[in-house]
Formats: sequence, structure tokens, C-alpha cells
Amino acid sequence: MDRRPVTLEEVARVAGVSRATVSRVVNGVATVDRELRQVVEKAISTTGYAPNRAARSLVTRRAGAIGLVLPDEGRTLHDPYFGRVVSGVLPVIRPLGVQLVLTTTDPGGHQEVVDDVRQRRLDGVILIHTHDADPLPRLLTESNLPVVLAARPVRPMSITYVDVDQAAGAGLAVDHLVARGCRRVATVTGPLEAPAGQDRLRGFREAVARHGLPEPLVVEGDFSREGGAAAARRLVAGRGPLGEGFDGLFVASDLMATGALPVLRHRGLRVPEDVKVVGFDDSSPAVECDPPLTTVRQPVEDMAAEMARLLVERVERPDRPISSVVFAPTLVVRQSG
Amino acid sequence: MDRRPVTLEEVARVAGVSRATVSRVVNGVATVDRELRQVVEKAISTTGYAPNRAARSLVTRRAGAIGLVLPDEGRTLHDPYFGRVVSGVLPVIRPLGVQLVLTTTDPGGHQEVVDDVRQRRLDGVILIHTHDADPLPRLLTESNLPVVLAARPVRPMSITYVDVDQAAGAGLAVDHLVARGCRRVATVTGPLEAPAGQDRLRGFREAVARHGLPEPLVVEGDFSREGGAAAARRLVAGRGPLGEGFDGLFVASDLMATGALPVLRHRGLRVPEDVKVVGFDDSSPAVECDPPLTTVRQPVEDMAAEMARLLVERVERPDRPISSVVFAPTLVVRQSG
DNA sequence: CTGAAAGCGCTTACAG
DNA sequence: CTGAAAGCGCTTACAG
Repeated sequence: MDRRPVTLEEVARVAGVSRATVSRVVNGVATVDRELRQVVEKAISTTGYAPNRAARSLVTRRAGAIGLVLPDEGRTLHDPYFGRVVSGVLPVIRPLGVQLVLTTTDPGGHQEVVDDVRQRRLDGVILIHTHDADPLPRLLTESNLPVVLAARPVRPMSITYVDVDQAAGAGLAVDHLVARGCRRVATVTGPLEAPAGQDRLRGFREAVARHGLPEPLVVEGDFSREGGAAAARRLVAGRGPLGEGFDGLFVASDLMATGALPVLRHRGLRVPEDVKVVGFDDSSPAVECDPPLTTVRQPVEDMAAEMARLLVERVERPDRPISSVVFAPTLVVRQSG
Repeated sequence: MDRRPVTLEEVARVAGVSRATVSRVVNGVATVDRELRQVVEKAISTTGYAPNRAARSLVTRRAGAIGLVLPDEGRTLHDPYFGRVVSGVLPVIRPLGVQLVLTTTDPGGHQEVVDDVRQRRLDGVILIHTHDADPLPRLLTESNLPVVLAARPVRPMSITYVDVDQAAGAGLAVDHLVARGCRRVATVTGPLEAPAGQDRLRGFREAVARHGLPEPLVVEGDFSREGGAAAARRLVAGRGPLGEGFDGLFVASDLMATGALPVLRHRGLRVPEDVKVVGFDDSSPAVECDPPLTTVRQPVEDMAAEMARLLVERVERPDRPISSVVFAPTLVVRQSG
């Protein structure tokens, strides 16, 4: 029952050929004689042979696995964004026989990630949501290890990344609010130390100026639901008793918008009649909340697939020049604005 | 810059000892002489040595990785449940140096999972949400490969699983509705081919009988938001013009409840004034929806941690008898009921 | 097209 | 407590 696993050696003996030939058949080398190949294939199936990946990795110097690194469990793991990334990555790496290893970088986790790559347990990593203080992008690039960032790096550095045009997305939101008749717009921003927070605010401001709108209300959020609610409270507190102050609101993430909507409602403001609201991401909270959110869509699955492709490419050809990819956002119109 | 990685051999040469001794230091074998250990440690740090895991795996016959297998991407990956499982598993395996590999079983994926274990890329797997037709539990147990199910198996079999007492949870929901004064209760069930769907319905029925309530309304759902909405529509269609018919509703998952709530609202039924609603899971939709959901909590993170422990235990000692763990659910009271 | 042989980088009895 | 040596199971030049 629980015998030793079958090795290449045994298959070779059964087939009456050398280990090299079996290896060639297993790896689909084209030059093997047809008859011989069939003999070997039969031997493989009768013995129930399964190649030992560790042995292969040892000689090929490939782990056959890439890492998906998320910051400090708490936040990202429960973010709907996460599942979308995984479902974008898997279809590109699986046909290549590459595994996806999940990690988070809680305290001490940074070094662990670097070690995993140095120990060749991981051929490279995809890094999600790097905050300002995250040392990982630099740690990895300095060791010349393959890495792809899921967003523009906080400080300019020579690193591959995939991003959506954040500023253009915010512009789309403002254009839509204006087209729907809004004249006084406000925004709940993301955390301003994050590139996404900065870029979306910049795009918002540029679009406001382009449309010749009056100075907008700006309140900083943090991409969390609670942060969205808190920001919305500050926003409505600044309004007059009838709610005058703004008739269009751009919330820089859907999750924050789900926190902001109930605040507006409790203040007696109807969405979209009194205030039109546009979110960002087009994540699942956008369709779950009430009313469903008009929002700027990031093609997260496509972006994730691209990250995987870039990473694999980098692993194969480490000497190729570094390149990044920026996707265009689109607007998804629902009931909120 | 891009030199060959340092090997044990080189560390040994630098430290002036044998490879065996370096190996012992790296692996923390206690019997190494203190002075020697320090010499080796210095050599390790000056050379920047990182052990090659493939080489180690080859001799230890351990991949140092376990798989988390999710069914057909579409559904589970975007389920909030998924992130909770990951955050439960990671803290137990990381200190052990074990990696978490993510996989889904789309068409053909079953064999891939089995192969990954047979090829020793994975020491064992945690299987989520197995449906009736899922061949994986049997495939794996028949090959005597380590596996832990995230729920009771559909058909009785000798396999390790971790579950919550589903029926008891449904009972908690009914007890609560009754305590709040409900007299006519209804339920939206899960898919009845899934054990969780069956068990929650059974628990619901038993509790209804125990309280001496009249025959309840029962409509089958499928654990999706849309399925919850559709089931709720069928439920309200059966009510009289004033909404008489039921004053308490147990929805067998929070996600379905988020689909059901708007249907009730559009029908003019206030929650909780006209109908009290209790969900199941205590997942993020429960706090995001309006009103926030009273729900039966599954301690998913704890359950996931337990799965990881059981799996690791099984990998270490394959001959130990199989055991399973069932957790007790609790009720979380919010605004919906 | 095929095989003999070296080698990938570790761990682990086995002596001493 | 330490070292010499075998061995884990593959792949891949190198001959032929």
C-alpha cells in the first residue's frame, strides 16, 4: 500500500531504457523515437510514476512557484480586491505548472519573503499594496530578485509594476458628475501617503479645474469602510441645514462609499436625488450597497494576469529591460449617480 | 553581482569544518560545540548563505508546503469566507516554515491537485466546500494522501474534517426569533445537496417543532446573493396583501440575506419591525448590509487554524487514527432581528 | 536518437 | 561532538 514512490530509475528498468530517455519522454523532448516513447509511456502508467519535483527543481534551479505578497493580513485579506487578483493570476500560471504561494507581511514578514526567494522556494513575487514604509520593493530589487508591483511604487524606482491610470479614473468620475448636472463637488480621498490616494485626488482636482467648477470640498479617508463613514460625517457637518454644500461626491474607493452612504441617508440626503455619488474600483461592495454604486472600474483580473505574465517573463529572462503596464479605467454607471 | 548562490560547501570551507557540521548548525541541532557553532554562524553571515530548499526537500521528502483547494474559481474566491480561512491558516503554518499554495479545481483541476501531492510539491491539502460530485476527497484518501475537509463530507467516509455544528446554529437563529416574538417563521435554505444546506434546514425544522410553531415556509436558495433575492421573491409572493405570512426569517447565509433584504424592502416590509431576519456565517456582508444582520457566527478563522493543525499533524504522523473537530456556533445580535 | 556519467545541494546514518 | 561518504531523484552536456 504505502510503498516508496516510483522513481525514474524504476520506470527505466521496466521500459528497458536509460533514465535519460525516460526523462526526455516525461519532459516531452521531441527527438525521442516514437516506438521507444510508447514503451516508456506504458511503463510510466503501469508503474504509476510521478516525477519528484524537488529533484527536478534542484537541477533546473526553478522552484516552479511564485509568491503573492499581501501587506499585514488584517486589511487586504478581507478586501474583495484580493480574490480578484488571485483569479487573474491563476489562469496564466497554472498552464505553466507554476504554483501560487500566498504570504502576508506581518512584523518580520519582509525578511521571510526575501528568504523564500533566496532559498529558491519562490522564483519571484507579486507585491500588493505597498505602503510608504514598505521596505520590500527595495529589498527585493537590491538583491536582484524578480518582483512585480501591483501599483506604481511610492518613490520612483526601477521596478516593474502594473497599474490603472488613477488620475484618469478620477477624471471619469468628475466628468460623469458634471454630465449629470452637479455643480458643487466633493471628494473623500484615499490615504494621501499612498500613490493611489495621491493620483486619484490629483485627477479629481484637474478635472474640477477643467470643468471650471468652484473649489471642491476635500476630506481625507483611508480606503476603509469606517474611514469612509468618518469622512462623510465631516463632509455633511460642513453643510448648511438644508444640505447645501455639494451635490456630487467622488469617493475614492467603493469600500469607503459603503461607509459614506448610510451617513448621507441618516442626514436625510437622498442618493442620487440630492447627492450623486461615484466610487472607485468596481468591487463587490459596489453592487451590494444600496443604492448600487456608479463607479470607476479597475480591470483588476486583467491587471493581475498581466502581473503574472510580466513576472514569469522576468524569471525566464532576468536580463531583459524592465517595463511596466498601465491600464485604462472605465466608468460603470449604476444607481448612485 | 549575479554570482552563483552560496552553497553549504562554501560555508564549510570558510568556516573550516565539514558540510555536516554546517548543516547541523543551520538546522539547529543542539549537540554542536558552542565555539564551532559561532564560527559557522559567522561564516554563514559573511557568505550570505541561504539553504537551497529543493535540495533539502529531496532528502527530507517534505515539500514544506500545503495546498488550499477551492472549488471552481468563480464562486468561492470572491466569497468573504475565503480570506478568513487564509488568515486562520497562515499563523499556524508560518512558524513551521510551511508555505500555503492556492489552487482551484476548475475542469481538470482535480487530477492536478492529486498530482501535486504525488509529485511531492504539496505535503497535503485543505479542501474547501466540497460539492456532492467532487471526486477529490475520495481521490486523495484512496491514494492515502493527507487531506482535511472544511466541512462534513457529503457521504460518510473516513476523512478528517472540521465543521461547525450547523444544526445547532440554525436552532440558535430560531430561538432568537421566537424570543423576539416571532410566531410564523420562514427560511431560505442553502442548496440542499450540500451538507451545510441540509444540516441548517434540519436544525431549523427541529427548533420550529421544539417551540411548537406552525408549519414554516421553506424556500430553497443556493448560497448566492442572487439566489437569496430570488428565494425572497418567492417567499413574499406567497404572502397576503398586508404581508401576512411570516414575521421571522432565517436565511441560511449572510450573502443570501443581502440579496433578500432589498426584496423585503421593496415589498414595503420593514426589517426588523415587520419581519425579523437572521443570517448565518457572520461574514462581512452581515455588517455591510442595511440593516446590519443578526446572524449565526461560524468561528471560521479558528476552524481554519484547526484544519491546518490537523493537516500538519497528519503529515507528520500518517498512521495516527483519523479525527475530526466540530465547533459550536454563537449568535451575533445586530439590527435585523 | 540514446546512454553513461556527472552533478544539482542538501541530510543522515555510521564510525570514530 | 565531528567528519567522510552515501544517497535523495532528477537533468543535461557529452560521446557515440
